[in-house]
Amino acid sequence: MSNCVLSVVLDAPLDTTFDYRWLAQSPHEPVPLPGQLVLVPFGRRRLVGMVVGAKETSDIQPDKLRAAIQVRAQLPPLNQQWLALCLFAAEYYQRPLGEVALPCLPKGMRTESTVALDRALKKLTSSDRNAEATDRPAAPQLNAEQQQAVASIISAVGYQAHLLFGVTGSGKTEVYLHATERLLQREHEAGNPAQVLILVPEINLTPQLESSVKARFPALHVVSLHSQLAEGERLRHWLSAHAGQADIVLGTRLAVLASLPNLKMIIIDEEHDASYKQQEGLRYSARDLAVWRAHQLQIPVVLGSATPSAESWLHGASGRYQSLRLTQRAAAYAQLPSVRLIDTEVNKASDGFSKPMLDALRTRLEHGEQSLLFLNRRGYAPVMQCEACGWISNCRRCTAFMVLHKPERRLRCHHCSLELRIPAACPTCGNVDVQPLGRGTQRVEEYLQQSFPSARVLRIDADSTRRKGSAQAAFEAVHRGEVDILLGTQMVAKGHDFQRLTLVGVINPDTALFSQDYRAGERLFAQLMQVAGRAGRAAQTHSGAARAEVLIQTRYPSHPLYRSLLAHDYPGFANTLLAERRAAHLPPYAFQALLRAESKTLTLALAFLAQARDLMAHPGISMNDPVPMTVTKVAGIERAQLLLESSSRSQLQSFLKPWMQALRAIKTRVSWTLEVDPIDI
DNA sequence: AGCACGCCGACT
DNA sequence: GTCGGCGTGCTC
Repeated sequence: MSNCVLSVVLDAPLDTTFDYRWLAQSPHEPVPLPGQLVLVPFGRRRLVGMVVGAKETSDIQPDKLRAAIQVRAQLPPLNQQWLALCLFAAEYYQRPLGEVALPCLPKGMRTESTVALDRALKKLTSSDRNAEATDRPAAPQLNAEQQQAVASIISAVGYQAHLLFGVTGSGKTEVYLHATERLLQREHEAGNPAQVLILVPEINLTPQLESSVKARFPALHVVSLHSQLAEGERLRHWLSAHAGQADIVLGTRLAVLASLPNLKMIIIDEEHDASYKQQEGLRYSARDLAVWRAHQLQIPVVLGSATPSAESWLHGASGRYQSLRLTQRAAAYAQLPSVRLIDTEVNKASDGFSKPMLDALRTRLEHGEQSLLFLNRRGYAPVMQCEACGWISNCRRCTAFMVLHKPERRLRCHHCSLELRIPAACPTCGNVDVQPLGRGTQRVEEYLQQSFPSARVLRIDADSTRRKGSAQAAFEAVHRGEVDILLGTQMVAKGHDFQRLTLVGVINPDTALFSQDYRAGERLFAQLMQVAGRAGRAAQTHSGAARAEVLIQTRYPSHPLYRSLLAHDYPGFANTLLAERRAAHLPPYAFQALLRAESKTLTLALAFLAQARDLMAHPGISMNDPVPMTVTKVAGIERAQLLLESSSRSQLQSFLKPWMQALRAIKTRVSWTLEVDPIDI
């Protein structure tokens, strides 16, 4: 069969394979295998597709059948397990296989030119793959809990998910590193090639992990995979994983779809983190795919968190995941910070600050200690208002306010990026007294500079760190002690330990308590826990406090979330959360899918969703009414959604497939997408 | 998704 | 008279 027909998948929103004639160049040229890349003509374009099968004849009319141009034989085919992973993701998330399998390959593999690919392959084979084994840092001694966790992970046979629950500073990273070392060593001794995949939420926020992995395994090949790598580097790293050369792959969510032929263990750090959810294109959960992949390969997977997701907590409680706890802070010096609530009903806040908060800041300044203030709202003020006529700064293209950015002297819409100059007078009534309403990080920064003129105040948020590398530089300045008060959005909540930091202040967390989003509480708890963990683990304070202190301003000090936080009682919080979710038939006790529709008019979008709802019988599936999205209009496009729920994942899945087919057949001008397991609704 | 073809408004 | 708006149709 030297001449045959190849079935090829392409990166196009068409749920079919495409057939191409293939003619052997020589009698001995083998037929391309599934998983091989091939350049094919497609309409007027040439695309790189992936072979999924070969057959003798095609059902396509012979005059329509075209010939494949070139098989990328220099690249080893993607293996069966990898294809099966893509196929699972495609089916589960209701997307064509080609739309899953091809976008997760680096760009240089999908271009018509093979220059970048060939160059990367050449570098790969010529590079000295193992560095000289140098002196490794003396790995820290594990405490009993850590040892037990490592032993459990290593001794499991076949597939096992482990939920590693431990507060910041309890030494989860050491457990990851020891488990990795033991596993690689064991496989090496048995003569088996082995790879470990370590997933992290955002690589630039966890630079320590990358350097500590590299430092701990100097003789091994450690590569990173994330979207911010330069293209050539990403290609090389990907190929090194694909070739089995990389022993450890450290990456963000996209790394879960990397080709890892010798994968023997997966670790997911901060498994609750929302950035594991891809929010465009194929909207997958890297955490869920990692667990699936571990099960497919019959290998261990470790999910680590100080505040596990409701899903994982449930699995831990039911025994589906093995529960591993780290209750002690690993280092003797490290104590949990004390958390104190400031009741703003009693201690009224002006300019965002209550007296106890200001006093605490002042004390730290007097003792030369650092403070961190957390406010999850960037800009100067979320909205401007005319007090004379009531005009507010609505975005003309979105159902949202234009946010005041004072340093830039602009009103900016955070949804469509529309920018306007700050109006000198009210656009409706001409009143010159247009006021900022509410408070963002810029306004708090201004206030701090006025109130503490001698203090060095640094703001870190998406606006202050636009330039590449500027976030890194800002954090380094804090570490060097060049900052007295660090102020920021959630950007400051992750990753960094600030040794000289003895105060963490949370300015206004209450909005999340009464959010429409049922996950807001879970996220707030995780966020507060995380930001609290920034406080000096070395914390030799001179400011009178025996240890680092976390102050939270709230009007609802008796709210259960805060009570649990004060007691450092995540289990209590999580168990209450699960009870509420169960009663309300919400995830993880229910499985959801969301159909989103976009159109120039809301009526059209809603009508499409109503049509979709009534398209076919749906036993076991409850369909809500189509509703406009919270932010209904973005950049002039109206958006609505239809939520589907079922108590059975498989029932939902078996409904979605035929439903999607029927939806695709509808001739409509509405553009729509389906999301399985949505996280914000 | 691209990329074409195909019919109606303001301009070098 | 054209350049260009985006509606709709196709891709083995």
